[in-house]
Amino acid sequence: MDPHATETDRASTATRILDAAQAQIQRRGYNAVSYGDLADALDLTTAAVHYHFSSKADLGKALVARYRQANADARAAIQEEEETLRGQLERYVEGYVGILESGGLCLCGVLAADDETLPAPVRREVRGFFADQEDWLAEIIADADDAELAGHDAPREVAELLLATIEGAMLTTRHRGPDAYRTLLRRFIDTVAS
Amino acid sequence: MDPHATETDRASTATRILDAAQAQIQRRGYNAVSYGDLADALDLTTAAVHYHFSSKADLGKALVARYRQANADARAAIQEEEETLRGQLERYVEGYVGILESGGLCLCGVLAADDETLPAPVRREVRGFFADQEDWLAEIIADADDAELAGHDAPREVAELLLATIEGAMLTTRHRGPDAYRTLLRRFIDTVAS
DNA sequence: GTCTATAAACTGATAGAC
DNA sequence: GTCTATCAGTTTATAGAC
Repeated sequence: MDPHATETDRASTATRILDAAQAQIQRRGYNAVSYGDLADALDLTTAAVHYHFSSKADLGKALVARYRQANADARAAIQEEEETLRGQLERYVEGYVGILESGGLCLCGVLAADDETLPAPVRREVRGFFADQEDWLAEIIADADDAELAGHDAPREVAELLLATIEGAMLTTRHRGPDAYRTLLRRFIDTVAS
Repeated sequence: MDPHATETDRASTATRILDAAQAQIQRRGYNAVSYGDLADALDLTTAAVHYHFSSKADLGKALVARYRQANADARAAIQEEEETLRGQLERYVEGYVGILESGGLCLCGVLAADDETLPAPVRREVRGFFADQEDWLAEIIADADDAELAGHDAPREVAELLLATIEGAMLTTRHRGPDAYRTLLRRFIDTVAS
């Protein structure tokens, strides 16, 4: 690898296409982002984008799969490094703030709104993402010390409620900045963990 | 008016266009619904649709304004007919179930996901809708008997949290049917009203 | 109020040269 | 791996007849 290459140069074109697609879809929705938009953003032609992702279904599926994997890695790090349930939940919730700061929403929240227009493989990935979150949240809530739990007997329901709150808060507070989101989620966590 | 006209005949074309646009946008998102789609659904031409709504911004603005008004009427009826905070919240939450049953999301939830692509007048209406909900919810929570409240001192924050939960629960449970939504919201209300 | 006809731009996608 | 060139289909919108 060329040691003089810039950070941007080092990323493969396929990765740069995924980066641009993610940024634009999170801000504008799936159906408002075209091959032309991505080509323009990267100074390529639409044919070059098609070389890397032969169809939009292909691109969408690869995009959500990558998002899911990055998210799984982040969750693993949280579980390893945070000892208390409160610490884990706070870091998990904070993980979405960067998205809001760049003007977008959770990729899968946006795609869920476009659900009926998604190619089937993309829809499957989106549902898989939600299932991932609910499974993991239910697990860390169930595993928490009794002393830390605010009397919750149904980890799965609390997990689903937290995921819904995160996705909904991003939607309803996106025009007010990240602090509005933080305030809502802090209040939620207060009702779950001591 | 022709006394033999059917229910559908009686509705003006403008109203039928708004009905079709609302149904389709709630299922597919703003940018996946075209004049051609609406014309097809109503057996009209795109030119006829343009006669009633000269631009898509026009149509979108009229659509959200009507949605806001219908919602305001529903809230007024709830406030008049339900005596307890719990009764008011349960009926408010239940008001969104019909949307889920027809396969869609809250119109303004969908539009908020497409935020950056919306014509400015439409975006204003969408934010107005969210403000309407938060104002009203904060008011009924603040007005509730102390005996009924589960120790909440910040009506506004609880109102924002409820709205976020509703919008988010619709997004994350849409593929699981209305009962998944109901279960989540029941649990939320239990934490607010006795 | 609805139609036919049309425009100009954009969409996802392909063929073949370099 | 990227380009030029091109396709058929769609999108928002307008002009003018009925």
